[in-house]
Amino acid sequence: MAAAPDLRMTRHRRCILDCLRRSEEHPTADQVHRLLRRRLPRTSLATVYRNLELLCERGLIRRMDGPDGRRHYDGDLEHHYHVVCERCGRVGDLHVEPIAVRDPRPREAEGFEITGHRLEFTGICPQCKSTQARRRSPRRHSTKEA
Amino acid sequence: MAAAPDLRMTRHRRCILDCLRRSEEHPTADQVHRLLRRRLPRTSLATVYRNLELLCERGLIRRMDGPDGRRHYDGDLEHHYHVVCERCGRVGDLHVEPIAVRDPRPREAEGFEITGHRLEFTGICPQCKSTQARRRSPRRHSTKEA
DNA sequence: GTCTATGCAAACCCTTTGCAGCCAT
DNA sequence: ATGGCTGCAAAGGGTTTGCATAGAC
Repeated sequence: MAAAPDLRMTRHRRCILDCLRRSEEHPTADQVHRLLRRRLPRTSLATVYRNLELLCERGLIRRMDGPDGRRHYDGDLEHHYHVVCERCGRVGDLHVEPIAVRDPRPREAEGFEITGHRLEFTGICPQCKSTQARRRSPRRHSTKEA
Repeated sequence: MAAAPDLRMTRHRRCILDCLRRSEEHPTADQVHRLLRRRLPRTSLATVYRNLELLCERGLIRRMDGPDGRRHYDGDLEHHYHVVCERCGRVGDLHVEPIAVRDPRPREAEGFEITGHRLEFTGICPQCKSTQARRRSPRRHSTKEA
């Protein structure tokens, strides 16, 4: 795969990319760390963070800020939307056609220069639908159940 | 104003609501804290957090998770969109007509039950446009310049 | 008077950073 | 060999919590 200038394709790097690409979830740094350790047991969390950041900068993965205050990472670069579970925070992909959104006109923009928009959906994930799981705190606490 | 059941309208509470309603910005807990202290100097940050959370639950204010990893609060309950400055993270309001968004159909939703969506705009705020401010780290670090 | 709200400080959690040694090129 | 990578541990920054006291009802 196309390595960017002065970005060595180390085992960790390759492995992180691999994890993200084959993952259906949108793992947090911590989850990537756990996955990575199955193959490279001595990997430190700092390495994971550093690599995720680098891969983002190079445009090899995408980052999203979840409402739970943690960042999630996505190895799928094709256009798609995200749907976030209101109960557990799980993130799903929606591969649908781009949805047209009319950006506000300059005179509506309160002095801002509009450059784009972010659209994401909210919903209830399959797991929560079936388990009738109790609502969980919107931020932090208990990642155990994931 | 309509107080919710078992929610005492303390001075702090009233004052926080007032700050948020008259603020054009979308302050973080820390910023609310600073504002509050002008009137109630011994207010602790914990109190601010607890009240912001309560007021959100009661639907008296709105919360938004900024890309900087901090939560912003909004006292304006009327329909409006937000525009986030790509450079400094400042949040502006866009009081425009609701924009139609076609939600994905169930069969496109990957098992999720779609309940709604969030649409927000990105842009460059007036201050950053004029000052040509250097891009700042997308998360954390240096609130000083605000 | 009762029961919630507050202040203070410590705990928590996610993320970043400093540094000495390792490894891809 | 060399300059970027890694592990480890500690620091940072936002948010939450425990507990004794103050305050709303």
